Amino acid sequence: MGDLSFLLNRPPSLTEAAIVSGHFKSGQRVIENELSEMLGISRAPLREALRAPAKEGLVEVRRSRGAIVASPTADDIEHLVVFRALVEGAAARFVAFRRDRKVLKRLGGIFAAIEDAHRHNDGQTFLQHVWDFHGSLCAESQNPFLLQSWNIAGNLTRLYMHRAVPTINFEAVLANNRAILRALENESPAEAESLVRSLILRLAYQLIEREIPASIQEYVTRPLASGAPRKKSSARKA
Amino acid sequence: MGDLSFLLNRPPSLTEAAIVSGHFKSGQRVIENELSEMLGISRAPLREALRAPAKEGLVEVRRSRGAIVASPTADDIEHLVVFRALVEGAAARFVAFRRDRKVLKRLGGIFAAIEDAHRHNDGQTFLQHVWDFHGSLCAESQNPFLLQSWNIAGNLTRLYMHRAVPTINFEAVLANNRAILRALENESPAEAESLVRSLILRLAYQLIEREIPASIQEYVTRPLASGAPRKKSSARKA
DNA sequence: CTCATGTATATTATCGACAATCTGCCGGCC
DNA sequence: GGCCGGCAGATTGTCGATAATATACATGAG
Repeated sequence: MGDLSFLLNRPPSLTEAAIVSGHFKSGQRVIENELSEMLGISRAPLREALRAPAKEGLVEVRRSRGAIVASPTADDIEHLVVFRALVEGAAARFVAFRRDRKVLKRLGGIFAAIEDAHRHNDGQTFLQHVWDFHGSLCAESQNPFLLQSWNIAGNLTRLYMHRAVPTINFEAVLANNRAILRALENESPAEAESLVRSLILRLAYQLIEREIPASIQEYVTRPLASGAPRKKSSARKA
Repeated sequence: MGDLSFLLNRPPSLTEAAIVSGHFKSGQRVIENELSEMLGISRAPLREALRAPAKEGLVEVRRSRGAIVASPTADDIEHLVVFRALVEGAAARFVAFRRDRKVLKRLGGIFAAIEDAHRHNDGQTFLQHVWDFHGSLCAESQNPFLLQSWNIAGNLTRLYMHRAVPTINFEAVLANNRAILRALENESPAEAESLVRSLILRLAYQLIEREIPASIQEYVTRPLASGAPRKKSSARKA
């Protein structure tokens, strides 16, 4: 295996970066002895460093059998993106409500970078900046728990995407993100939340090649407090 | 220090239970040597076990200075309960949508236990069952990420509550939880979500003795996709 | 041929000892 | 008296070695 010295950046996370960045692939075994020798450190600190990704679900550890990099199923991804849509949608709502010029400027800058990458037809950087845009959205919500949750969910999602590189409609992603930015600038919290949710969910369900189930559809589009408890089974079409 | 053998229940979490249950108080120092000797285990496994609560923010570790049990500020709690209301609200929505008789029965059983504790004036068990009720709600959502997030947020909240034992209006809590259960039985996802959010937030802001800010008020009461987006909706099929 | 059983091997789990580092204190110096 | 540097103690960080345990394979009985 190649150069792994970048793993020594302790502060963010040791092996997480390697897993998320694709250096370790789904299903691959992670043997403590091998890794520790590669990195030139003892097993003790390595083990502790492995606990973080293990807790996030990035690797699964089994006694005396070695850890393996997780292989999220489509079901996992479904749970994951619902969660991510919830978190990121709320973040968008708070950002829109804050009406902070500086924040909008920062986000606008990232969006400009997205557009730029799109003009240059650079899919790699495009996705990179899109990711950054959504991460920044959560960071600007100023709620550390939203950001933390987003990071965990995002890491697992990226792990899945490394296996099945999806066919992404770049134009649609660009348009959707522009719409989100507009909603933030328009100071429309509800609209921003709604847009973020639908963008994430539509894209994700397309990725796993499933139809959006009724429960999720309802969760994306229905108002929060509708006050109309519909008992009839109209929503049970699947 | 007293009996700590219950800490040896590894599966759920080692020291977390001790912190959450109040055996370790906020600000208290946790010295690896002391704890490991108490438990009769070596420092290595203890250190690894400590990483979990550290990652969740229950303890703060400082190099060569020892770990201390976290002391969440009122600001922390504010971020925390907003997050928890979001997560638990979504869980309630999904449970309501599922229309599963068995699930409702289970939740109804827990609520009966709440009522029973209330009749016997047993505040301790009352709160215990209330907690269980809300945790079960998240578990029944069948989304592991909702449950995990709820646990993390809940642990930190309980840590705070151990310091400032609040004056809780038991009748109000009982009535609110009954309303939530009714909404679930009525198969009103939106209403269930709304009730859960407002219950959590109202109680929490009362606990930290603050007014609910406008951003949160909006987030609790406003519909998700207010029918009046200022600009035409640019969301389209991807 | 199939299945149970025992054995070798790979890998994690734990331990005790040592190194690195932070804190607080004490004494000397200005 | 106040400030600076060094010294001692406490505590975490790291290491190499050993114990525990699960897997895979070979072996033999039915």
